[in-house]
Amino acid sequence: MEKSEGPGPAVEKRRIQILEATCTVMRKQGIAATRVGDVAKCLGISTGLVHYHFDTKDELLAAAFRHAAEKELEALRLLVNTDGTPRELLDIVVDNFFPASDFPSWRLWIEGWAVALRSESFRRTVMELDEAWIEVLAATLTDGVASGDFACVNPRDSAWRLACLIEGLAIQQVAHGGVINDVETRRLVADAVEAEIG
Amino acid sequence: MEKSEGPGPAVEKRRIQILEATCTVMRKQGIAATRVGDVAKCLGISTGLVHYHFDTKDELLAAAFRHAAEKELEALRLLVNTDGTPRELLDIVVDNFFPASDFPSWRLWIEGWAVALRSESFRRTVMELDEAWIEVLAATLTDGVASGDFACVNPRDSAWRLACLIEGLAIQQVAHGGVINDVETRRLVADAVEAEIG
DNA sequence: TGACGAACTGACGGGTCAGTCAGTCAGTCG
DNA sequence: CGACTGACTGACTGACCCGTCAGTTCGTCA
Repeated sequence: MEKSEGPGPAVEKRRIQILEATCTVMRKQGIAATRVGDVAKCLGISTGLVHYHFDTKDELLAAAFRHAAEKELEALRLLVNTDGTPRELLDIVVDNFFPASDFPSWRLWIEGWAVALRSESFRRTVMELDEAWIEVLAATLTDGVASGDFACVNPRDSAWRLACLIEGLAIQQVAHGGVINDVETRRLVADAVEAEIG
Repeated sequence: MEKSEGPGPAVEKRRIQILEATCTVMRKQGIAATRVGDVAKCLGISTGLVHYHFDTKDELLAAAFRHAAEKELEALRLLVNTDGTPRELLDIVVDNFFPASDFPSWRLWIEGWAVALRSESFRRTVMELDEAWIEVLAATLTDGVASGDFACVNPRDSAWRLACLIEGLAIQQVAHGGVINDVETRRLVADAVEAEIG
């Protein structure tokens, strides 16, 4: 009897396989238009098997969204964990945040915010991950202030403002289909960054 | 034969009645969960009648969204068309933009952006209205610069930055269910406004 | 008065899709 | 070897909901 150690590695592997297939479908079709059948077809398995691992569709979608967001966040943390001047690190964070850097992810987030309005599990996930994201930016700014490179009055406030600005610009650019172009967006963000770090 | 003058006033009245009922339902249940049957029930009419005036559900939703947004925009324009110092007018615009001022509308917009990712008619509507909104802000800033009250380097850029900042904050506050509170949000916006017109 | 058409009804067809369930199959343990 | 279990299948059901359509009502015009 070695049951107490939870699900075996095979089961966990299958779960992750399903989560990543769900992400693929969500990116392609959008969260709202993702069907359990599409996920199953994507892996060549039955819909029954998807439900064997995830009780409801909502649970599946929320878990897949979290999975994708956590992977991205981890990648960002790795990028920031290198040596470099505060200015270089800040540029890395901002670039990674940036709409142009990964359109599909922004599309996912925009839909995520909308779903979060009605789904408790999505709300928690979106909230946690969004805050963690801003936290990375805040830490970068705080470090820069400590080392004397930046002159923010309040690094936390600056982080929130920059993050929200970029999110707003992402909407203008992604949802609207490019009213303002990439160059303009970059300039707006760059100016705001300069203004914040003085 | 006086057919060439388009639909009579009775038909137009009914159309608007249906549009406003649709807005009510969309605000309560969200765009994605709005059914034609709900709209009909809301007015005590049949679903057939809804389809008599609007061919498809998509057309109905897009028209209702546009109707709501145009009414709000018109209200803002009226507010701004009063006498007042540039500073007073700016405060009016920013206050009206503000998350706290009307939560249900922000919820509608957040969903609108998400729907716009997949629906061409929504994309156009959301884009037009969003731009018109920013245009009001830009005009206010430009007037202030002309009169010497504000010192924006580039009023248009400032308008975009402020608008996007507020949209981002709206998401944090509305979709996340109040991670950052109202006071904090107002302070962040106020600081940004000062920095822009400083 | 009677013909006509616009506004409107409500039942229904048809398609979609989440979740279920009886049953298969391979591997494991005693 | 035979009992048992856990992963998996695929057909099925029950609910939902959009859009249609035959038929009704009512005002208007000839």
